[in-house]
Amino acid sequence: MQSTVPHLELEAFLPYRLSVLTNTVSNAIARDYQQRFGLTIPEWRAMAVLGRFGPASAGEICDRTAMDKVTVSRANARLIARGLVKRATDRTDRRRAIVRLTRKGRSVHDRIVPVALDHERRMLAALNARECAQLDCILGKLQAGAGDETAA
Amino acid sequence: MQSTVPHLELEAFLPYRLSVLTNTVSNAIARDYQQRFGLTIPEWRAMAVLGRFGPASAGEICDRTAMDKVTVSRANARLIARGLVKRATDRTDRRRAIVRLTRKGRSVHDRIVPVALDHERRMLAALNARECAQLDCILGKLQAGAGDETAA
DNA sequence: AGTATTTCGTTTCACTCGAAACGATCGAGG
DNA sequence: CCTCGATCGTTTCGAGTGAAACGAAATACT
Repeated sequence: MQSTVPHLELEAFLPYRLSVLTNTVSNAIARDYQQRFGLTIPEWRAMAVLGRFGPASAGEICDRTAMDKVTVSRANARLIARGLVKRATDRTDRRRAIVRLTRKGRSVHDRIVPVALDHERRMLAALNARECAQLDCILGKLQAGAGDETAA
Repeated sequence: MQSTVPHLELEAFLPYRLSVLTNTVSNAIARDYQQRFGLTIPEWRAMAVLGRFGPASAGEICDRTAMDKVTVSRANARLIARGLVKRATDRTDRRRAIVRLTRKGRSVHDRIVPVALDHERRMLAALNARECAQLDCILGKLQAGAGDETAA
């Protein structure tokens, strides 16, 4: 009898499933933000940070969004060009540029927040309360473990 | 008293957490496959399908991997150039090109499978058996729901 | 003070991605 | 037969990504 042919069941392979699910979700959200507000996900993430924590430097936005500094730099440039955000050089460190929402930016931000929460709500509608709690717990552990792997 | 300022807690927002986790995992795996085997993830996914189901057309690979046809086309082109798969025009439909692993491709495939499973194993090491089962169940429900959303 | 090193953010460059256009082939309907 | 529309897969093109190089400014070192 021939030895078993090794193979991988892609549709049961966790990294693959995660990737497919994330792409499905992210693409749907990105399309929505683009159509409704003309914003990309990096742009919206930057605005979300400014909306929650107030004025911040590009580096702080990087830290809080886990986005690359190049991505943040471009997101800020486009937000400035659209008048949603304004930049001011930091008085105490002229390398830094502190960025803050304009009134217009704040208004857009406030309109997006419920849209974002609604996406999340619709997504979680597939789960009951216990499963939501389990997912929260499991994602935390996976991310913690994944972070360690990268470092090691 | 001022009305509450709306804001979104990015680090608790499910689509964001999924995206960060997936990027962490996918980037780590992609780097590993690239260094060890010179393969991208699309290339490896195509090989995984051929290794499991045998010869297939590009369209079948698309269906089984949830990848775009452009991505599959390019993956196949590179696999052919490297001699890991070979292409033959389908006798009954000359639009189709049936693709199969070469002996060399099979050998590479068989070496990657345990590497892939090991990535998954290390990832799941952060969870206990019950959590693994919960995750499996939850991912299935989320993907099913996400698929519906897209269609609707 | 004066030079070297580090840090902040932008720009450049090479790469990936997928929508749309495309050529080739097949099947259906005159 | 012979169009016409559909399907298979490739190519093109515009947009996004991140590593690396970069200029400017701050900090460390002598």
